[in-house]
Amino acid sequence: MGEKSQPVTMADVAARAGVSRALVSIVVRGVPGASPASREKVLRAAAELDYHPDQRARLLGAARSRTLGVVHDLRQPFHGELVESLYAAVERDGRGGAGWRLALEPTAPGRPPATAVRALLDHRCEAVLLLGPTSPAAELARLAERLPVVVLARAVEAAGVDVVRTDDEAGARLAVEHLLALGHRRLAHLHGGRAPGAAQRRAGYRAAVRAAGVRAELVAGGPGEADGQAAAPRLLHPDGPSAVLAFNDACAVGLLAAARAGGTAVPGRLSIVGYDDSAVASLPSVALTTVGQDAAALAEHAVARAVARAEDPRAPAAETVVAPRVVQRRTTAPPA
Amino acid sequence: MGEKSQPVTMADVAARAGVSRALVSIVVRGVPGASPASREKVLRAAAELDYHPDQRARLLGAARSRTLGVVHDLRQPFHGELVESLYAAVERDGRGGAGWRLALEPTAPGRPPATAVRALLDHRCEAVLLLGPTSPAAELARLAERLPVVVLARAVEAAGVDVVRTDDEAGARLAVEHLLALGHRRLAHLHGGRAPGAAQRRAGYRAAVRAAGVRAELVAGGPGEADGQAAAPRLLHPDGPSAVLAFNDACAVGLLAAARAGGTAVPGRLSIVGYDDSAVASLPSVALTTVGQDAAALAEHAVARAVARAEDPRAPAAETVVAPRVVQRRTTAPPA
DNA sequence: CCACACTACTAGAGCGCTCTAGGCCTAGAG
DNA sequence: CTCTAGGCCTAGAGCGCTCTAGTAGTGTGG
Repeated sequence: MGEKSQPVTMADVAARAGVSRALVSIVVRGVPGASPASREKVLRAAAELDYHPDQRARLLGAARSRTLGVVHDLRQPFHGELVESLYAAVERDGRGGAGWRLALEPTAPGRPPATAVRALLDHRCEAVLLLGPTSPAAELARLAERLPVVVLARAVEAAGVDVVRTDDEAGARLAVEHLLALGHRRLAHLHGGRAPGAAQRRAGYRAAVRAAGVRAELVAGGPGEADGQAAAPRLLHPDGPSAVLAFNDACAVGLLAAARAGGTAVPGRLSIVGYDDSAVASLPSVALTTVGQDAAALAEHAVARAVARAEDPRAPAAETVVAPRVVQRRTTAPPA
Repeated sequence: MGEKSQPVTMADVAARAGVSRALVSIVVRGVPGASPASREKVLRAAAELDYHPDQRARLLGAARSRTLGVVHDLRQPFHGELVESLYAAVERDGRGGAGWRLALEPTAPGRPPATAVRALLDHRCEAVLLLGPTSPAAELARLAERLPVVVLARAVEAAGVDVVRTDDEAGARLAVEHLLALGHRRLAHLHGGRAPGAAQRRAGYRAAVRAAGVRAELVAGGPGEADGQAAAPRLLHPDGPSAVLAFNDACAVGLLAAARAGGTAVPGRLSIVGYDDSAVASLPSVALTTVGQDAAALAEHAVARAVARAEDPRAPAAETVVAPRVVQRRTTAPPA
């Protein structure tokens, strides 16, 4: 119903304030070169006209876009958290001229990463952040020849690609230490086999139990609920462990369901620790103690790396490792 | 490491193909006005130079941006699904000149909807799609005076605002019909009190059970797991219903956990239907039969409405109601 | 043979900004 | 009094496209 009026441009503001367009530009960008008096005059005119600079023109006119492209997966809740933290990081960020913006491009079944990246390149962003990309390392390396690439939350080795990820080895170690602190002395790790990250988690677990000199076993699991369920018989016998570190939350939930169905009290008789702090873990009926990634720290580092490399194209790629933390809920307690 | 070369522009392609820039524009846009011969010549030159039009310039130069802004909540898995379907809808869309694009702007704690909408306006998109907005109706109406606004997945009454939502009354009715078809004759609805949508779901339930003439009760629940858990005593007695429709999935899961903990077989002794088809419902250890929204249909209608109103600003706002569907999993079965 | 229509193409003016180069003015130094 | 320095401001040339107007060239019918 309302009248959709012509959008007001910089020229309108300049006319109203009685100055040149260039001066309006100086004022709205907040750069030095205008007297306080005319600055105030321009800002008032802008406010009165409800002027808002056209991003398209701003981006085109400026030599640099100061835009970071983000490729994320809509189906992964953790990506949501990361994106959220990326916005926080980019808005807080003050170093090096400030004013970076984010451009989001999701992937999904039917929308491959290549499409998302293409869209970002077409918007001429200066660097891309890929969240848990599934693309082969060679493809990432190829992309990294065109612009700075930062991979988040996946351990890849690709030439020229920055990686910011969580230290899975430390995560497993922290989980073991949490269980030891509770008094557990008979531990087991329901490991993830060949799933991504599984090797590091196993290594962390092994190192931690060895250091503590406690009884510990390793049981084959996997990344799904079914894997946890299937492993139940090997863990739930009278002589079994008093605490289990599962490969991930799904696997832990499978084990948890089997344990409860079989009458094993959790955490009374068995403590269970998941990994990932996914949405399931925080459900009231699950309340799984788990190892969570520090989304804020990952985002902070990723933005810092992307900006640094965009500012200086000759800066070398680097790997940044962030420590995870144990999120204690209600599946761990001192042994009976 | 790699040489970040100057991006290639339309002029480069024109020079290589030996034609004018205007002709290159005609060819890359795919509009009529070029002979097959020069079309091919231009496309080859473009391919050889790996030319990709600069979106910023394209958007600035064109009279219309043909961009739909999307405001979504990163924490809501269903929004992810919707966005996914929006991409599918917009890419498939052929009517009216085609070629619409999406611009995503997420909301999150720390990033209010106003910020997201502002960003979209600054990009000069032609309409905005708001997913489950929490803003007051008056604010939506105000925004609708500036450009077409389509609200998805929330029932609001605001002047000039298009609404595309799921028919909650039909959803409850479908759930009851599913239970009746299984042979249940003693039903209950664990309703949502004053939660959004609860009234419609109650109405649908009432209408369906009345039409069938079966025994049915109404028990107060709520939107959380705790509400489902708390209602368990009133539902799990020997003379209780053989099937329950819960207000939503969380409520259903609470009841489910209480039932299983108390030794009530689900679905053997009691069938449970949730509502929303949220992520919990599809967990293997839950496998909740539930009423799901048709994200694809919602997205399709939303895009159609947004495009229609952007093409014709005088078109009146409308409300579109989409039928939900029952997603059968493993918490419903014929009564014992 | 000329008007006419139609197709294939080009010139060039925007789109709304940014940003460099330069003008004007007032001071302070020499 | 001249010279330079610096603060404030403006003109105007891009940025890389789109799109209108207009110029050939090619048939077609009268």
